[in-house]
Amino acid sequence: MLHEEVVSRLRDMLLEGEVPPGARIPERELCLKLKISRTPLREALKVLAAEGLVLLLPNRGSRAARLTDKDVHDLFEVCQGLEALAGELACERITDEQIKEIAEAHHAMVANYRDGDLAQYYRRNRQIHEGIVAAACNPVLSGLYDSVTARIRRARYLTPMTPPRWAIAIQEHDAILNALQRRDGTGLAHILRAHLRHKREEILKAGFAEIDSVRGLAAHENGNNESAAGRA
Amino acid sequence: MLHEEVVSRLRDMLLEGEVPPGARIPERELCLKLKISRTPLREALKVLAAEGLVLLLPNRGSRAARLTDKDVHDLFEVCQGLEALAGELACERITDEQIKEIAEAHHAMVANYRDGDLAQYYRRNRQIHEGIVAAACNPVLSGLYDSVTARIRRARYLTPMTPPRWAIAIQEHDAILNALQRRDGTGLAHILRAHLRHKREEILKAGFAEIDSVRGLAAHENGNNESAAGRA
DNA sequence: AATCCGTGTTTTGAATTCAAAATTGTGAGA
DNA sequence: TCTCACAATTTTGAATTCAAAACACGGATT
Repeated sequence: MLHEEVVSRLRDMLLEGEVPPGARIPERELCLKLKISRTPLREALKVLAAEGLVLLLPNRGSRAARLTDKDVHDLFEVCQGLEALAGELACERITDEQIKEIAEAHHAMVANYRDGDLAQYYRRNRQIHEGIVAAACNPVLSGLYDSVTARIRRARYLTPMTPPRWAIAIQEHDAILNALQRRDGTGLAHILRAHLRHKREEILKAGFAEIDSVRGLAAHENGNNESAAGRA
Repeated sequence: MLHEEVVSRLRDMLLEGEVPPGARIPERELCLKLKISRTPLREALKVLAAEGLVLLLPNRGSRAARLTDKDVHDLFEVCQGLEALAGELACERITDEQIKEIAEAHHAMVANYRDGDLAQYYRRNRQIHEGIVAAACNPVLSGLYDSVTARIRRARYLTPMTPPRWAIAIQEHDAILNALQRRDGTGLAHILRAHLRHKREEILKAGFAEIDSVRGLAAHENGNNESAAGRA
């Protein structure tokens, strides 16, 4: 297995909550599961620590990072800036073909909304946001966006949405698609920022950090990874 | 030596050009110089590779990253976005004390300009930009800013400035301080963006990437790290 | 009963070792 | 002379090993 593979495999495990937030990272177990020795595993952990997904405690191992409310706040703030920038650039650079793809994802997402299919809705939603970033044609931006969104992914997609919030999100996405089709960079930047600001407010109001934190603690205290999350 | 120390020591060496862009990274040498074994060195290299400062070639070692014009373009584009965001946030959160500090750095910088002291000028300049980012009170933003500015540091501070450009830069910095003192976030964001856009144009016009690339190649081809840079 | 102390165990961090891959150097043949 | 092939050497990537640090458990002491 290649270094980058180990990193992304491990990153996925963290994002999936296979190792819950705050839980100690079981080096030994992971070595067996990934069939690698400690050396490449630890290399990957250092990389993930630099990304902010893992907490490195000198001489006492590493833990899956846990987000505080402040972290969520700050990450969303930066995410707003990155998506706003992406929106502006996308309007300058996006092809008609790419707009068509995003429009299709948008309509599919609206259908998911009508069906009340949250999982599919989130999938399409993510596809749209990522499409806009990709259309900015800036790999540096894409990279930072990936790393920031990775850290808030759990907050973003695990927090349940209230029906009124969902309705508003749909309206906002209408405006997003509209601005994109008009190639109104400034307008798109503004609506994206507002959209994410609202999402953030929703998440912080729901007390995500506390929920996630408790889940992590529970899993930690009885040394159980899989089932504790459900039990907590 | 702690892991983070190795990373930042190594990062400094790359930024200083001690290992020139494009040059092979001499694992053995660095182990001796830092008095560590290959394991922690390689851990640091993977982290720096994730940061974009090091290029990892499977089975053929690692090289100091070399920036293309496109890289410089993209990095500055993102940097514009980050500083613009920082400027907006700073205007909401900065204390009078912090403004005073930045104002002092500004005036010192203007004095450096009058003296024609480019090195000191750049030092103050950086202090101002970093001060604005710090005033945004967002560690996530600071982190991304650090990593992006690290990658373009050589381009930013090694490219010589033409006298007219320098004069304009001073004007722009007047406007920056002014917006900050008025706590005009939107205005500050705009002027910062323009300021960095101009800087980028200057650098790309000067053909930084080619210059840096040649320097790296020369150092690579005769296996010499230190003296080649000066000789090229 | 609660706390402190000491011993044995586990875990961590880093050096070393080892196999595989790439690179270099040399000589044979065109 | 130039090119190709092949052996020797070096370098890489990862497993193993080893010392030091943290941890866990038990017994002694107050």
